[in-house]
Amino acid sequence: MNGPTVHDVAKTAQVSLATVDRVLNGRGGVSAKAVAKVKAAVAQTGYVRNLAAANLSRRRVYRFCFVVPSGDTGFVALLRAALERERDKLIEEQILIQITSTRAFDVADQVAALRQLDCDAVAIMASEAPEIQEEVSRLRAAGVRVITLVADLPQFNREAYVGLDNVAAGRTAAEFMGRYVQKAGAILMIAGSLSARDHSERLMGFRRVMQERYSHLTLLPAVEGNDDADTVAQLVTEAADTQSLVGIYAIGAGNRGLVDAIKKTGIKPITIAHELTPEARERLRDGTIDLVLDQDTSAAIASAVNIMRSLTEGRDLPTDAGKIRLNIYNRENIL
Amino acid sequence: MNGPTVHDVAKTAQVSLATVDRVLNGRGGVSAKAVAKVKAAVAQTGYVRNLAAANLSRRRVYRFCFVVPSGDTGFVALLRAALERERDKLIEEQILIQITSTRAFDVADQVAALRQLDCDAVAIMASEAPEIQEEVSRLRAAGVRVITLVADLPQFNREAYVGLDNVAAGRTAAEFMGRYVQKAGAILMIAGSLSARDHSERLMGFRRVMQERYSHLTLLPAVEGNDDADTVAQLVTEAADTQSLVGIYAIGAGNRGLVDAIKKTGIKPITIAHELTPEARERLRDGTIDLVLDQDTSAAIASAVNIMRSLTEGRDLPTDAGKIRLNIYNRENIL
DNA sequence: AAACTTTTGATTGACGTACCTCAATTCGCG
DNA sequence: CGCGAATTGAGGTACGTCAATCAAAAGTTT
Repeated sequence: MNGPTVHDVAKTAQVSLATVDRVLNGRGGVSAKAVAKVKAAVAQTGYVRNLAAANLSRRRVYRFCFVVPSGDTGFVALLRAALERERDKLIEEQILIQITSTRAFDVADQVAALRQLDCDAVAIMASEAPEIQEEVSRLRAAGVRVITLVADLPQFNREAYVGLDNVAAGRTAAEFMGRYVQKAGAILMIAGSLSARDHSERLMGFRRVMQERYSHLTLLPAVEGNDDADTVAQLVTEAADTQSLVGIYAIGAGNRGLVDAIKKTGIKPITIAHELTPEARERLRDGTIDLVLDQDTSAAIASAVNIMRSLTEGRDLPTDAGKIRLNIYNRENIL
Repeated sequence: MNGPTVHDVAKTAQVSLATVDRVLNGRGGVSAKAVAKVKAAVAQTGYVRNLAAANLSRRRVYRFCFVVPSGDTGFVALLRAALERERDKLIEEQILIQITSTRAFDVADQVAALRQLDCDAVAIMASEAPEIQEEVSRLRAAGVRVITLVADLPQFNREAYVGLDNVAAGRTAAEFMGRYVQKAGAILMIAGSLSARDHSERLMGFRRVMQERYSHLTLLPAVEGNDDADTVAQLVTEAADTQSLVGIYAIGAGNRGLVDAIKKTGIKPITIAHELTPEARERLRDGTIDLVLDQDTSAAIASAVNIMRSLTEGRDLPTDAGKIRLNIYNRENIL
């Protein structure tokens, strides 16, 4: 009834269990002939390793860290919530997740967080600073596998990136913007920070498609909202006063300010925002926001854990590892 | 270094291992006091069951079947490919996936397929016929857990449905259609079969939103393409000849015919289709199709397997089990 | 042929849980 | 108190793999 075991393989290969083990686990010291016999027996019996038994036997405990900015609103809140949900599931599989909070944009704090890590692999969502880059190098030298999360840091020697293709996200947003906007006018792009790589990449993609295919719309210079509602409100109000605003592409947080300004000025631009926060969900429903582009935090975390496990086990990654799907929501498909 | 085990729980609870086991696995015959002691000890020690050890010990082998229509093109091809990919991964976890092909729309063949099943749970994608419903009842009576895949059959006593919310999918399509279409005119809706529940649900959702919010567009009566390219081409050509066609909502397969007809008649309607087949991908790229709504086959299968496992283990399902996300693709976010 | 190196076999003990049996103890109740 | 019933304890076996050890066998070199 049950599948074949190593014993069956040994029997059909007519070698000892020890030899089968040596072949299967690449321990070396086996003649080519024996290797061939074992491989043939594996193929013949259809042997597949029992993962549960393997995990149990090697009693490996994975210790993974996630270093993410603190903050209890918007996207990071979603991320942390998903992280805690995943953690509970993963304990059963002997995967221990440690979550470390850092103050956003506080490089010293982030460096400190990285320095006191004690784990097999880290997923970091951090600023792009030389001090952090240096700390990452130190970690890598100490044998810790490092991947970046949500915002890539390509020049760091991270081993993988888990998150959106942000250029593609920006391009997608632009395509929808071009299709949705019905009359000529100006498009406002609000980023959280122009120096944040993910935001600038989205901007780049957005801008490029608008120029390629929707050049009848005027692109206003991109502005920085600093993920702050008041700043965002101010920027939107200003733009609405001086321009005929037909579209807003809101990257990053601070959408509350956006919504307030739209209400106050009485304009009705096509609004595309990022991240399906509870706030954004509400605005989709009432029509203030037309589209939300979202990266699935659960999927990102699951992918990050998989990659960290592969890396710690020394396996190499599939080329598409870490690619996170871009989820698109309009008022009709908010789950 | 390692986490606490049942032995640790027994020690801190000051009961025997047997009692801990009885509590943890709900075998009954334990006093309330002992239960409390064990639970407290679990909480205190932070004990979490080692899944690998549990699986190994109970040496449970899950045998799940997928009954899906044959056909090497379009959506079912995607589904089968995903199924085979997943299968290889799942063998390691002692989950055996058997894939049974049936001729689409051939009820007798599907009944025969169901009759010769031998497994713990089945996921079926089948026609809505009383004979099949009866066969499902027989399976359920024999202790086989049955779920429906992609197309729900609510009146069957299936235990779960894995797939899209097709009404919401239709509504979403309509929302995009209303936004994309710039001038007044007629919208053509092509279903594969009007008697297929998934198709009719999508139609219903689509129609409703068009009437609610985009009533300036004329909805032509829905037509049946029978997933056949020639039929679809014929229908599109006819509509284009008699109407000012500004939009096409293509549910189901046969998009090759759709594309041919669009090219031949020289019209340029907004086209929204379902399922990201290689063909659809190509048409998104060249602009013939404007949007594709897709259900992620891998996600659906993973979800189905999870649900089948939960069911066979007698656990109850979370309320949102089986909900599959609707993926939306335009020319910029095809992966 | 002796002295080696390399390859193989046989065996053993974990890993942590599930599940079973049998005896011992406690409990409830008349 | 004594009876049966309910509860508890002690102990064992099995799951399949990993990771050793040590001795035996085969192969190679001088």
